[in-house]
Amino acid sequence: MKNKEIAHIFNRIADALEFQGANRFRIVAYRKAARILEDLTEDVSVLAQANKLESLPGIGHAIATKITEYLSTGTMKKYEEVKRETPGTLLDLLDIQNLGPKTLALAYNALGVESLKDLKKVIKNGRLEKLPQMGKQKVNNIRRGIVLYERAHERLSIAVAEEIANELIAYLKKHARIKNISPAGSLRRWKETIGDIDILATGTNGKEIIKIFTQFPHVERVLAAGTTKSSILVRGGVQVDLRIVKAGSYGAALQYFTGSKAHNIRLRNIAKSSGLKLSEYGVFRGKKQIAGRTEKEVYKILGLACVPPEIREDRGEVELALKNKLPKLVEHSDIRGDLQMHSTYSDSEATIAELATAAKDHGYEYILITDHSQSVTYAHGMEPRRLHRQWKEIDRLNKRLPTLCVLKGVEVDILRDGALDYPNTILKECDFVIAAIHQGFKHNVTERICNAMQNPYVDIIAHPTGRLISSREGYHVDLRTVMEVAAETGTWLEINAYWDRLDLNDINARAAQELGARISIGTDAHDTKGLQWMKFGVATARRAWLESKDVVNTYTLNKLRTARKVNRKK
DNA sequence: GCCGTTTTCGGCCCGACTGTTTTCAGTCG
Repeated sequence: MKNKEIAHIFNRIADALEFQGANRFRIVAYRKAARILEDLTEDVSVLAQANKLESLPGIGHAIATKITEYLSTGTMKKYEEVKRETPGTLLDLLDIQNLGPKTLALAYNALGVESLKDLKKVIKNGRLEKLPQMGKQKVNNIRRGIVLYERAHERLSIAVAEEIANELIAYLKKHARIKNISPAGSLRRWKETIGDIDILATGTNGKEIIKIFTQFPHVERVLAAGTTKSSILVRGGVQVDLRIVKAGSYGAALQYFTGSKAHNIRLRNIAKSSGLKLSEYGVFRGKKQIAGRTEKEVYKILGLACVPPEIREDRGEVELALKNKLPKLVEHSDIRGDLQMHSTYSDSEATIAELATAAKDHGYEYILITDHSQSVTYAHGMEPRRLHRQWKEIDRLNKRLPTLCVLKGVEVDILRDGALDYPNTILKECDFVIAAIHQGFKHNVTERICNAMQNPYVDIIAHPTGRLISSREGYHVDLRTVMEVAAETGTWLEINAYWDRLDLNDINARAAQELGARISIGTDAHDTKGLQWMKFGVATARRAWLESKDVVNTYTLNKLRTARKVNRKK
C-alpha cells in the first residue's frame, strides 16, 4: 500500500509551501489530504483505479491527479519541484520547536542555512541574532529547541505519559486550590503515543496555581509561565502544558484542548454556520456566552451528541453526532476476562495462583493462561509434559476459586514452515488457543497466519502485525487478507493491550470490525501488574469505534464458548 | 487546494504567549 508514502509526500510539500510563505489554506489542504490518506484502511491505488479518489473529503481534483500521477509513474512533478527548490535536510529543521517557517526562511535567505550544522554555526557566531526581528531571547529559544530535537524527537508512550500526568495532577490537587482538573489533548483521547502532556484546571488564582505547577519536584525547566498558561519540561525532557480557565469555561476549554485539531475545526465550522462562535471560552452568540460550563452543553448547543474523546479524530464521528447516531463504545467495565497472559510455566514472573488472585481484584469472571509453546526456547516454551502439568494445577486451582474460571490456553507458535508448534491432539484439549508469529517475520507471514486460522482449534491470532511502537515495524503481512479470512473462519483478532504493542491499532481494529471480524483483548501480562494494561486495550478498542458486541471478552463464559468458530468439532 | 441547501468565487478556527517592537509578527496548540 502506498497510502503512507503519499501522505508523507503531501506533508513534505506542505512543509515546503510553508517555508516559501505560500497561501496558508493551500498548506492546510495538503496536510488534510495527508491525514486522510494516513487514516485510510483501503489501498489508495484501489480507490484510484475505481476513480473514487475525489469522493474522499478533502481530496479534490488537483490532489487526486497528483495521487494518480504518482501511482502510475512513481514520481510526482510537484514533489520533485519542491525538492529542487529546497536543499537536502532543510525542511527537517521545521521540527525544531520555536523555529518556524518564517525564521527558517530568513536564516536560509540571509545566511545560507541549509542544515542543522549550519544552524548551530550561525547561532554560535552570533549572526542569527543580528538579523532583523531576531534577538538574544529568540535565539536562545531556538537553541533550546535544538536540544529537545536532538534528545527526544520521538513521542512518549501512552503508559509513560499517563503516569506522569497522574502524578502531576495528584501533586496539584494536594498543593494548590483547584476546583476541576483533567488531562486533555492526545492523552485524554488515549492515542498510543503522546507528543506532550496537556492538563486543564479551574481555580480562582491562576498565578498561584502556575507558580505551584512550576515548582513540581521533577521540573527540569520552565518554558513559559503566564497567568493562564504555563509550560514545563519534566524529567526526560517531557513537556507538560497547564491551562487555567474560569469554571464557566471549563467545558469549552476541555473540549478545545482535547482536540483533535481536525475535530475542533469541524465543530467551529458548525458553530459559525449557525451564527455562533466557539472558542476555548465558550459558545457565543455575539458577545453573549450561551454555553461552556460542561462539554456536554457545548456539543448540545451545536446540535451534536457528546462525542467520546477517544473518537474525536474527524473520522466520521461529527456526521453521526449530528444525527445522534454515535456508536455505544465498549466500556472498561464491560470486560469480563483477560484473554492473554503468561505464568511461570514459560517466561513470566507470576504464578498462575498470583495471576488468578489479581484477576479477581479486577472483577473478572475468567482468565486465559497462554504460555508459550515448545519451540520458543528463549521464552522457556513448554514441551507437552509441562503443559499437562500446568493443566492439573489449573484444575486444582479452579476447585478453590468459585467466582473465577481459569481457562487452559496456550500461545502456540506459527512455525517458519507454517505448521503449528503443537499437534491438534493437544490443541483440541485447550479451552482456547492463541496462535502467534514469533519467528520468520518476512517469511510468507500472510499465508502462515491464514493457514493457522483455518485450523478449527485456533481461536485467536495474537498481535496480528507484530509491530512494537518504540522499536519495530512488524511483519510483512497483508492485513486486509488476514482480516477477511478471520471474518470467514470466525477467528478472533487480538488487540494486544501491552502499551508498546497496541496491536491491532485503532485504525486496523476498526477495519477488522467493518470486515466482519471480532476482536479479543489480551494484556499479554508477564506479571500481575501487567493486568492493568487492559485500560490501554479498551481505549484502543474505543478509538476503533468498537461496541461491546464486537469484543469477545465482554461475553459471559458460556457465550464465549458458543461464539467460537463454527467448524470446530468437539 | 477544497468546497457549496444563498456561493463555481470567496471564503477557509481562534487565541495566548513571547520577543522585539512602539503596534505587531512569529510560533504554538
